[in-house]
Amino acid sequence: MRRPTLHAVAARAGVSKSSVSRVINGEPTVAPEIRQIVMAAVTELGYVPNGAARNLVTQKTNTIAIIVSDPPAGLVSDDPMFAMVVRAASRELEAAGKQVALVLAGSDESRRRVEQYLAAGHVDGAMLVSMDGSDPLPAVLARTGLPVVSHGRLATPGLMPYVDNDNLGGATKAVQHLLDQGRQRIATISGPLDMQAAQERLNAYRQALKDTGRRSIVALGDFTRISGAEAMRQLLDDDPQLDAVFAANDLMAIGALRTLREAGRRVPEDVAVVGFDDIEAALYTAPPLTTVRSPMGEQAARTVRLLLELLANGSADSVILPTEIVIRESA
Amino acid sequence: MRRPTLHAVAARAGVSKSSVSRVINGEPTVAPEIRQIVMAAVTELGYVPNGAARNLVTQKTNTIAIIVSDPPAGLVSDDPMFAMVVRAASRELEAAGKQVALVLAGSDESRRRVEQYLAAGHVDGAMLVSMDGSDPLPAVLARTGLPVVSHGRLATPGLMPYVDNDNLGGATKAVQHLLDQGRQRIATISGPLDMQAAQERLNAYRQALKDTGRRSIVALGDFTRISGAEAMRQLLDDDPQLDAVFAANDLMAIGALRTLREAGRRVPEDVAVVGFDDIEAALYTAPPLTTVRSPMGEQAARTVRLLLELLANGSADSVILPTEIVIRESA
DNA sequence: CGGTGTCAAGACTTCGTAGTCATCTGGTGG
DNA sequence: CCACCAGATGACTACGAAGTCTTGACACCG
Repeated sequence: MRRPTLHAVAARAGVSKSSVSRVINGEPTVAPEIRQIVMAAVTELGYVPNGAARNLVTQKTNTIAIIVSDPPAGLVSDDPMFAMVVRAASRELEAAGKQVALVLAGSDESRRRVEQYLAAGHVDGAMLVSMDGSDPLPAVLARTGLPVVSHGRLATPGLMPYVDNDNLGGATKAVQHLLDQGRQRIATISGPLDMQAAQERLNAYRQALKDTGRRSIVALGDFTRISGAEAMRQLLDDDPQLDAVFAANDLMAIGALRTLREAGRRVPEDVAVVGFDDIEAALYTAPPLTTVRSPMGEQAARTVRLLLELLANGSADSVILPTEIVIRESA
Repeated sequence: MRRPTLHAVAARAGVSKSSVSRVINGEPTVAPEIRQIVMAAVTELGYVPNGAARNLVTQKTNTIAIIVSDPPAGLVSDDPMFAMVVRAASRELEAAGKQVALVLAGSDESRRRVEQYLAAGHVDGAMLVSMDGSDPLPAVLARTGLPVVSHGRLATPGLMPYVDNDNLGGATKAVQHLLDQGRQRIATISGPLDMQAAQERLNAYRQALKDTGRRSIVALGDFTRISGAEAMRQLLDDDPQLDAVFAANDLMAIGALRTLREAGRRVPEDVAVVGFDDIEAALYTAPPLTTVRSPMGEQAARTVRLLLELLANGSADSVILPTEIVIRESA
């Protein structure tokens, strides 16, 4: 037994399909008693409008794609960023009555599928999350004419509106805090440089050190704990005298803490550590992590609102959210 | 200028719509030269089949819903479980050529929307993630006749196939490990008891202690770090002599470690700690966490495959994945 | 050489809904 | 009392693609 259709409801209620359609869509020009009868038939038959038919005729899907770049190797597997951003964005979308299509953009072949998927009209708009600079997807999507926004600034400017946090300001505050404490040899663990946020945080670090005539000590990570641990090892090799580290995100700071512990360095007495993001785990490290709070959840929600605005108005302005330093015990 | 349709391609190629359709869908009964001409027209016009129209006529959507219960307060915000499960499941679905609809089931009102959404035929099947025992959604969905599977066993048995890990065996191994070390007063921090996994882990703990004539010392958590920290505080109050704790998941173990540190207890010398799940963060605690590995990513992938099997065959058998203890330094 | 079987291509129908347009009803004003 | 109007209802078509059915062409066989 198949699902009832508009037609079945109309037959059951003894009215035309048009009237049923009007009742379903809440149009005011329908007599109360007809509405009554129709509603009765609807509940009786358990009628629910067919989504595909609706999408076809209205040319709308009421669905928004969240497109997350997915590293092939399965890196960053339990990424708190992913959880927070996807969750917050989904909530905001559901609150706006939109459905969510989650799209992982991994291999080249999957990217083609993404493109096809969006071109097929399955969604009304899309939100890009953490695209690296070398990714061609943003440019491709921008060209399709589909409303798209980005969570985080893109390497290529002007393609689409975005919401980002103040990476430059935040990283500057982090390094400044270390300077204020009188730290002399301040190293940094950078994120993957094809990501804009990593670039900006590194630039801020460099600039802040340059302003005080110090030299940069940089190790490269990829925003994972393990990479932070390895980078810290390398930094200790390079400069055993260092007395402070600014990690470009908290996960790498956590990795760095572990390496420091293993190397017998006390934090913060021997080496001060500052992270970035203020994920929940930063409260539970030993010692608790001094870090820069970037409101990831709010950033995601704002990105969604930006997209909704773009959908409604045809245009929307990018937003930069402020960051603040959270001082705990690690620095 | 609108997107081209099948009709437009047919006109451009000088053939009928049927032939274009055949080419698009890769039917073999089409002459090579016609295929050639059609493909040329397709690329020339940039034609992509309209999804809604396709869904309407085929009565398939090629889309699977991942339904995650979303705590109203925004608890478990950076939940590694969410990231791993959603990511792994999405990958597996994309590999199978399915699209992913992410659905957060929060408030009662949103649950009604979920029901409507599924009834509207937007998806071919659904995967439920971490539903608590009191949730009516699984029963509702099972009744709709939509193919549904569960990630994690449900409180009400028989509603749908599921994939779970061996909570009982894992928790037993964890407690046994503590017993083997000669620990005398072994407490536990339980998860929320309306979740099946929490129940099973608690039961295993109780049974294991009972077998050795010890009494249970239980504090209640909700699988978050903060609840683990609070529960640990309570346990220390209740029994300052305790020398071991089994936390029902790693996040709570991390919280417990922090409380123990603040209370001046050494781990593992004074108090041994064992967690559950073996999330990546367990490698980075001080000291590294002894825990029970539950293959969350694989569990998610298997759950997806279970659903695909259900879709294909009309039936599928539940699976229990083995767990193993991972001994590090905390116990 | 006519009939038949085969295979490809085109015409037509279907899916379930929304929107357009025509129709009908009852009421009102001239 | 009639014409007209507003408002509500019903008939009909578009949306875009897939599948069914039919037609047409060709070759092979008797």
